[in-house]
Amino acid sequence: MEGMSEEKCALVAELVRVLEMVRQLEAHTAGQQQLGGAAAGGEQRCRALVCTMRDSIDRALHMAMSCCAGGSSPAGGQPESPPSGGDGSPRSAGSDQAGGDFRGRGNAARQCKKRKTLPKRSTQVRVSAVQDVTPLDDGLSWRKYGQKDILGAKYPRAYFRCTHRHTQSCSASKQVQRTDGDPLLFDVVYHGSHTCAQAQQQGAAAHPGGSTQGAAGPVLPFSLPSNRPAAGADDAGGSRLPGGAGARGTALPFVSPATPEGLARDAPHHDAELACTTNSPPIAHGGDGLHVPAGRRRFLGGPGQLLLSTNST
DNA sequence: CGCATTTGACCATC
DNA sequence: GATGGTCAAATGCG
Repeated sequence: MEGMSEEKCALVAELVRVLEMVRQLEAHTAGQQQLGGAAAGGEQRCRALVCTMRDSIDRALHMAMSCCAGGSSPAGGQPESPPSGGDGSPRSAGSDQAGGDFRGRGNAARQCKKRKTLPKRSTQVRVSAVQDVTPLDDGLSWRKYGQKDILGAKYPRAYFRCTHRHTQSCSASKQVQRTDGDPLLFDVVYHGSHTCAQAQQQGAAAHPGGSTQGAAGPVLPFSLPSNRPAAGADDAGGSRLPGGAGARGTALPFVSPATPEGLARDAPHHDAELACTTNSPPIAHGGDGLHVPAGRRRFLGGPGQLLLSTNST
């Protein structure tokens, strides 16, 4: 623990730098918003800042990970942290298919167990508005595979995994959850790392023109109440209609704390709901960010202020 | 028509 | 015993 002081100092320094840059970026974006968003020069500057931020954050994360692996308190304060940061081998798609009769139910648990061996990174992303998910977009393909209410948490936790998980054995996954304290603050926990080709591209050079299907779209990690306040009465319950997408407007798994009237109030039915396809890590890349899934869901949220805060305690 | 999202249920771990 | 995490089926939208 004592040996960590140096690392901690470096980590703090990095984080401070990031915060500073973020502040600048924030000021810029704010200015752009006021001006109307027609500032090419500012955009370039922002991009450069984002680039540097990414670098710094990456280093900070590496340090944090080292600390975590060393036995120090986990970066995100998560109660459970993997003892070893060993990158678990990407589960072979064929291994679990052995039986082919388990419907995957039994496998689910196994996945869970395996996932814990993957390196974990936790970060927090703040959005400017409840529907603003720009900072959550990293250009990578994330597919939501579940959402669950967490005991003690006001908001549900969304589970994402790489879209190319099966095709490219990308074991990256992440959990996104709103902090009960700040509705605008998202707690993002990454498990594993992207090994898919898209991630490589993102890492090498930010390519905004991602045309890959389901490439990336800034979407909220949670399904917001599209409308129909009727079913709002019982949420925990069991009056949910079986049959996924169909029950969209019926169940209210996640009620935005801010309850932006303009958002869910009389929204027709396509504005209020913020589906989830991809979110993004705080590690902004050099790209512009806004990728829209080939032809998938619509998303809300325009470019807004972005504030990054990394867990330091 | 295809793909992504949503929800319920199941299983493992603590 | 309780909670968290993941999968599969169904449905809707582009």
